[in-house]
Amino acid sequence: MPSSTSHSSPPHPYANKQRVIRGILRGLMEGRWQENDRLTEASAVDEFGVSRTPVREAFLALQGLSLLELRRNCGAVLLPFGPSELADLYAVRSLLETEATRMAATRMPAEMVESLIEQFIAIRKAGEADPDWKHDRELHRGIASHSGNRRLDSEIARYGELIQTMREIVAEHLREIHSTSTEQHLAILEGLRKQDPEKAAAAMKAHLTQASESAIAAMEAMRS
Amino acid sequence: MPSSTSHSSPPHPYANKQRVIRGILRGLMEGRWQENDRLTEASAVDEFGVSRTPVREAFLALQGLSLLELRRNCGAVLLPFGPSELADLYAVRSLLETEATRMAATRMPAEMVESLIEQFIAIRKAGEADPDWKHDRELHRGIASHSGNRRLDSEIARYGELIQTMREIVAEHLREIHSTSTEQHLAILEGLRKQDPEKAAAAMKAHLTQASESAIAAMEAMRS
DNA sequence: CCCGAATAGATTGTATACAATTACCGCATG
DNA sequence: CATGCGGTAATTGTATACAATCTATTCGGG
Repeated sequence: MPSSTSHSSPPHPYANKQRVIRGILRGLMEGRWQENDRLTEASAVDEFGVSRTPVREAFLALQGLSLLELRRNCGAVLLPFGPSELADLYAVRSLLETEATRMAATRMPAEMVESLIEQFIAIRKAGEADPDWKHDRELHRGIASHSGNRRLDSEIARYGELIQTMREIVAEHLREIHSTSTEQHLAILEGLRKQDPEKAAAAMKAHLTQASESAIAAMEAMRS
Repeated sequence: MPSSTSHSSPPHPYANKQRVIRGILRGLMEGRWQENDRLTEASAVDEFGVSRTPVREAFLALQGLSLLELRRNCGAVLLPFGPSELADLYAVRSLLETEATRMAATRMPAEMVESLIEQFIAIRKAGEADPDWKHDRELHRGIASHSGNRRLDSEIARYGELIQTMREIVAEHLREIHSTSTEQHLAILEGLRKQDPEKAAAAMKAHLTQASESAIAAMEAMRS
């Protein structure tokens, strides 16, 4: 098995595009660029050692996430992405997921809620680990997918993927695992079990408020 | 001056990519494809008479909008986009813009509100035309950009661009202009002038509810 | 007749080439 | 000194070529 690169050797689909996306996202999180700094396609080609095609697609993807702004013949303007912008991001995420939770409270199958509760109990008994955020992801994914609004679901998934990538980048810097306190998940699950939209939604909102603070702290730790 | 193509001859930036995006979006709105129909890059190249690069970028952009799903070596799966999905889309838009209105109510400069009110009065006096949705766009844009959350603003802009493109496609089919009843704009503006977040937000929500019904009706008229 | 493996074709991911457009820099001129 | 103008080089939009991967069909065996 040839280990072509350092850590992402298996030839995944979109491997080169993903490398560029993650590299730029990492730079943004590190605060590598100043306001109005520009990054040209050619310089990204040089830096990441790939051709222009994946660079271009990465630029477009990042533009779609409002992380940079493409200007014709001027290069990509890197938008600021510090703690303040992270707070904004989590505020939008909270808006979307809180509403999804409200909608899912009366739509989610009881068996799925029970399954998530069992999973939660197992994790807590094992010593509250969840280093890969597996339970967290399944909870958020399960709620969004049962909101009854596919577009709301896809928007939440969009943010979930971005946040997951950011978590992985943070994990490369901070070797210590900093998973969420899963206790808040239980409050959400109780609201879902009772089919109480407002209780579940409030619990989700509180959960995401703490998640936002945690993420901001992680970014600041990363930047120090 | 060589008129290269039929109707969009001026060499705009991203002209080819935009042509593909609009062509596919039009097809989706017309209900041209069945569930799980697939569209390959090569067939799009043939249909739109452009190379693979703009086709690819259009596909990626549409995937980012959750209008199709890319599968490796399988072609793009066209997702359903009928009245139901349009309602979902407007529900998400309403969620975003209602919150933005709530936030902007205490942040928007009074002079901007006054300016929009004057614009509104001028339009109403002239016979409630606004065929290009200019006032509508400026109102929504002004509110979102003063929400105090740049990411919320950019998400709203994302939906605004999609909806604007859809309006233009509808306009190509239905020659009769069907602009919104601008009366609801006044209720929003009054809420903003009083810096009353809940009133402004409620008015925005009502406005978007009607806009949703109007858009669904337009789509059904287009499909008939 | 049903099922699995091999092969051929199709499809995408990536690399590169070309052309149109534009930003940047220097200079002339009012 | 400000300002408009030209030319050059950089940058992007688009087209095309190549290779890896996957799908589907076909052929052989049970």
